Amino acid sequence: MKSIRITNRCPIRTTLELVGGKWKLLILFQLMEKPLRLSELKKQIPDISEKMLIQELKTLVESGLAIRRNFGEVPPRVEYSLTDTGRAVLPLIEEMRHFALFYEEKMVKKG
Amino acid sequence: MKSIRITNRCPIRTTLELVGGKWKLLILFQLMEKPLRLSELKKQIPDISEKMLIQELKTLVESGLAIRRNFGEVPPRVEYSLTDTGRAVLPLIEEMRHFALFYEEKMVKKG
DNA sequence: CAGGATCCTTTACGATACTG
DNA sequence: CAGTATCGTAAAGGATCCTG
Repeated sequence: MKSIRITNRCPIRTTLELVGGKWKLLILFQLMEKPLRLSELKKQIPDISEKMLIQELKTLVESGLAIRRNFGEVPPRVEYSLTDTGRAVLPLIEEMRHFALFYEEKMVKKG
Repeated sequence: MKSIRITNRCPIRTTLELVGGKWKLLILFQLMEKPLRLSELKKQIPDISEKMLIQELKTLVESGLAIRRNFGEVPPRVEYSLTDTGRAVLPLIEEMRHFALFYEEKMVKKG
């Protein structure tokens, strides 16, 4: 545990850069089950703006967490899926859920 | 797993609100080992501004993750420690480290 | 349908000076 | 030493219009 040092490039910061922010984890989670088109993602995450969705998808692709597949059809059809590395964030998401539940239970008890 | 729905208050969002951002996880991690004074925290996280450190500590206290203890001495002595709930983020941090290492290994192989 | 371009607001973050 | 107050910048996020 003490092997984490807070330097310019520590594991916490690396992960924050990859999946930090308001949307990336939500997007990755949606793609866990199966590949989705842009319009499908929009429905699953209703309150994201189109701009942010496209922008975040682009960075996820660039950092190697997601894959963009263009079917080259008309009308356009594009599908987003996860790489192995993208799938590797699932345990992190599960841990976040676990923490959230723990937190809420604690806080309900204490008021 | 599919019990996570992307609504206004899903576990991912709850956790992001509690420990999201650039600094909170780094601060919490520093406090895992033992309570620290403000000046000690500043040394451990050299590139955080004083303003952010105090501000983030305040929100961590308000959300029940950290505790502020004022010794009432002169010169001032204040110590920050973790609540049980604050300690509960350790698995999350460990998972982040695990992911970062996995990511870096993958990316080194692929170039 | 997917997404580029533009403009705008809001929030996060930071530097510095000051106080008991 | 532990903060507060103020000011400024940078980044994140969002609304809208436009295009192949």
